[in-house]
Amino acid sequence: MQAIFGKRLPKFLEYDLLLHIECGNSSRMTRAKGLSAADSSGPLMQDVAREAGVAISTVSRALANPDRVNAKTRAKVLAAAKKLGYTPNATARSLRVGRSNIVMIVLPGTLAFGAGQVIPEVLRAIHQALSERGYNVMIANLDRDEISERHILDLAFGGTARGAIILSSQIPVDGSRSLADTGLPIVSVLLDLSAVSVPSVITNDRQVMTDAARELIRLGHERFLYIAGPAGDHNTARHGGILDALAEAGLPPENVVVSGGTRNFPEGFLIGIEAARDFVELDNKPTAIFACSDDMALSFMGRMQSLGFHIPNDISIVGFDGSPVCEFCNPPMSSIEQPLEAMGRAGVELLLERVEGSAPGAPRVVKLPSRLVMRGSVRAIG
Amino acid sequence: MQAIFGKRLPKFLEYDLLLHIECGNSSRMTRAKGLSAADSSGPLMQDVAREAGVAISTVSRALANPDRVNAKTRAKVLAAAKKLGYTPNATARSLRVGRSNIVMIVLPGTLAFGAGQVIPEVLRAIHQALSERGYNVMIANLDRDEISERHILDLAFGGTARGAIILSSQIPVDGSRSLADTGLPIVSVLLDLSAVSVPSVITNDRQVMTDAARELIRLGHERFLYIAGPAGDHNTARHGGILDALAEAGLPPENVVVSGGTRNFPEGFLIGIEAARDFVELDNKPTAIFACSDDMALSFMGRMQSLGFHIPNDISIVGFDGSPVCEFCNPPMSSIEQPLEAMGRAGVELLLERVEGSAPGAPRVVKLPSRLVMRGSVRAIG
DNA sequence: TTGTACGCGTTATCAT
DNA sequence: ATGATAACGCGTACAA
Repeated sequence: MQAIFGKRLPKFLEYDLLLHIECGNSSRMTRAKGLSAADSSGPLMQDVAREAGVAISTVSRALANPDRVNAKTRAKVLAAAKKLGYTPNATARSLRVGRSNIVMIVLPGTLAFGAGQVIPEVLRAIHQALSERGYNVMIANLDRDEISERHILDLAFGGTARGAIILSSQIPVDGSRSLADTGLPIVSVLLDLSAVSVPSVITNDRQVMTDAARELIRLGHERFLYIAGPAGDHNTARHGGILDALAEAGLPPENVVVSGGTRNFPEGFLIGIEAARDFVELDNKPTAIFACSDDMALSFMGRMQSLGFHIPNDISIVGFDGSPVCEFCNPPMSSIEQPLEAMGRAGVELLLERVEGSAPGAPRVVKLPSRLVMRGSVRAIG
Repeated sequence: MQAIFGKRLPKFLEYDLLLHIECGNSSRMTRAKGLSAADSSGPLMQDVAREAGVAISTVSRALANPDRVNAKTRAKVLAAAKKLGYTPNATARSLRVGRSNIVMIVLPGTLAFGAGQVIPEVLRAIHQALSERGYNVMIANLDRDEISERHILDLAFGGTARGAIILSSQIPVDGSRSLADTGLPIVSVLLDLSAVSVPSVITNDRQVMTDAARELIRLGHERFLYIAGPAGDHNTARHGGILDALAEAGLPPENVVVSGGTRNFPEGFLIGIEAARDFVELDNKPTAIFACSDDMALSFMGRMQSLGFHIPNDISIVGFDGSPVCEFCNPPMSSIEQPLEAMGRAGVELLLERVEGSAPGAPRVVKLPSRLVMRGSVRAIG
């Protein structure tokens, strides 16, 4: 059994497969009668044991350590389990073994906003990866208030969670308790938390922004507007990337003017509108715009178009995030696409290395490359 | 205590508040030593009991039933708990009381796609409502394959989940097991599953579509294109709503031509592109378009614009979902906005009525009103 | 009002 | 290879 799936498959997954693989039609349309449990819960190990005519401990072994019981006995047990429609009680198992198979995902206050799918997409990837490895996913802190933070810490300190993945958020704190103080394995995705010793999966914001700016410079652009998000790593890196490209091309840093910088990402559309207002008041107008998110880029474009500007003839625009809608705008919006799926999976890998205890000198920061997707919102000038 | 928060607050929430409210700086930066547990888990009830000089059962009572213990004793216990940084073990509690405080949310395969935020937004609302009521949220089935369905059913049959909310999905089935066969309280949100006895929270698709079509007819439109989603309730209702308005106005049903109808929602953008292709081949062109989702409406608009059509002068467009990006397109996209927040909260109410056992003749279907938001993509003709 | 003792469903240890 | 039994952390009769 183990040989088939390899040594690295968690116990509960084999367990699960054993119970349901090649499962014929067992009659479980209605709950079986005469079981040990008085209430409405399903059959127990004890019921399976009685049905199979073995001891309860043998049932446990047959399910969890199949190779440690006689093949014939194992068959009997599995048949009985199937017949009764037995499903193991994960709560009892967790209590007994001292650890759960629940991973907590800490989400930012606004799960989704604007046109981007960054958080939902990473969440999906994480869920899928964890699910394949036999873990369950609990979500927390969709709203960052006191009660939410307490919930998170209760989950962590109370032993409910086996590990935590933080998506684009700071470490939860409640009074004197901090998630960092738990022995709980933690990994951050999207935001670099390595400064506080949390392994992180991030993307190469600065580098890809340099690449993008370099490309626009190659196309003849020399003056830029950068629509900024909130102060922080992302903004610093993305803005810095443009500056790097300017320096590389021998252009002065003044050639990139900045709009925004105070509002947070969920207000991206508003930031774009405000940037449009800023733009029309500029004397020496930039020919190309970089935005810190697609929301900003899209609302900027919409507003400029309604003001009579033509995109890309008058202005070239590049967004950030790779939102699906970019491809279908008019003109299609160029954007920098993050490897969300890969980042999610990498986060899970990083976490499970720690959870399953085989993380010696593993890298503390995994940096995955984003890429510029050029579309109709950009044109060469000259 | 109870009087303050009202009778309806669940036990574990009071419990929680008791422990952390007005919580001064207790020294829990490093894990306390000399505790009963040998391993790395935190302090136990037994530790609190020893610290407070009372029996373990008194600690349990002081935390779960504060009014059933002497005020002085309670103070001692709470002080001890705070000092040690005690956090109750939810797993043990669940096992003991025979039910968990975990609600499972069954999500459709694609959590998010296109520009809409329907699922993420409902999920957020549900999470928040459940969190306030003291429940934790586990997510399942982001991808609808065999292994996911099995996970869901294990969660349900294994007693991990206390209830389930199904978002825009069918009831999970695995071999002979079905989620419907569990005693587990289930509620559906977005999709009407009342036909299979699952209480559902839906919106008035057909009615709001009639309202919208009536409005466009009032503006002078007489011929429509309906861009269809996959066959199913949503599509039937939304298409039907247009037909109702036509009949009401004495216009023949042929006045609405249909495009699409085979692809699923995640392919919305593609559907819109295909609809644009269909549109240009039509002889007697409609003047207004209704789409089954904003994705379809947006990509249709983008394609038509790139073909030289002017929106809204040549064609009026109305989407469905109320995606945030609609407001910031050029022109801004009219859309039918669903009450996602309210639907999420209603789903939680419906579920908790069942979970907490006070659901006698509660309505099996809650229908919440959507509303048409008119924007620049529509104009009057004449 | 407080303490004692048992049980929730499972796994692990120890005999056999 | 299998069976009896203790223990995981907590809640709750029941007794005091």
